[in-house]
Amino acid sequence: MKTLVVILGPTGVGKTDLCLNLAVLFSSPIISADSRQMYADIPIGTSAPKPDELERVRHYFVGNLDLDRYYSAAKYEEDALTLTNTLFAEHDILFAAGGSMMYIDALCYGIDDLPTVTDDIRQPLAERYRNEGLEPLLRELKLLDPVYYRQVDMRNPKRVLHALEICYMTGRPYSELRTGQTRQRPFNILRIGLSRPREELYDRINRRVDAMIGEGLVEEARKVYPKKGLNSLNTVGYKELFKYFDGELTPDGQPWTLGYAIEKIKQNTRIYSRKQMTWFKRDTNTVWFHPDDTEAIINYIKEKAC
RNA sequence: GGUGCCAUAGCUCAGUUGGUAGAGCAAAGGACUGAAAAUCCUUGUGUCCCUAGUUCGAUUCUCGGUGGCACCA
Repeated sequence: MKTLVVILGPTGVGKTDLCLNLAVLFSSPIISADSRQMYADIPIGTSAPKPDELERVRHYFVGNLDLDRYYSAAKYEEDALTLTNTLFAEHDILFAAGGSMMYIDALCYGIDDLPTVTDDIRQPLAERYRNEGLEPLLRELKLLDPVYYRQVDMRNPKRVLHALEICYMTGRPYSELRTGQTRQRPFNILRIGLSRPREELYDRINRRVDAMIGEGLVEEARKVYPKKGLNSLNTVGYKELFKYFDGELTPDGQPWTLGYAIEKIKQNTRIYSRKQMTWFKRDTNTVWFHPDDTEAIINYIKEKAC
């Protein structure tokens, strides 16, 4: 039986290092599940695997997208599934590693079948939100999809807008298309969670941000700065540096300094890591390990997958 | 050394005409189905610097002390 070993956990916990060792040991390639490492031109700020690491083990979905390319969890599900199909012809075990919560769940459990929203639907709605605010759009959602209207987080513009987009796209209520069903995969899935005590994780995050700066994150951000409006760059590490470049004011009314931006990057990375843990903890199919506990992890994989 | 101002939540501060207090930021918890490193929600007990006094009652008023800042010497 074929097995997909999914290595997940918060940012900075040590997924890349561990997975590299496992991939070598089990002679498997690595399927990245990271929504930002997929983009080319931002390897430093996203802690993408280094060139020598990419050489040691074959990686997929790293640096393969242009920054202006639209991508999504659903697209990832499709692409990753196609890929596993091909790779399982030659491997019994495959490794997937990443921290993008929704991408991982899309790969493991699937995501509902919805059309990709086109610009001619998205733009006018986005503009109405900018001009009129959320209220009129909520009223509209109430008419078009009363069921989802009752469930939706009414203060979250993204949720409200997306529901309307789907209603207009399909001519049907969004709630009708939300089945929430889990898809069966033609392979076993072993979910391995990596975690560390919070202090340890925070310390690693803080030091990793300093290391990124040393590797040239500021220059990397400056190079992509002209494209700062793109979603791919609405990313921790870049958005803070853009504010520094723009001379944004702190709550004290002072312009952001580089040091302030670096502190903000650390802080937002820490917050992000907590958010990841909140999401990952919910899934009871995940077995958790400390990343240094390599032997236990290897034994667990051997026991379950070989 | 003198005079004035300040001392309240981890930080910056507001406030209580005397009835033990609240914002922003930080921090923590949570939600999450096609932009997800996104987007959104919830959570505020702290010797109100210390001592004494006035008072039924002081963080609030008074005296003194300590620390900080400013100005004058």
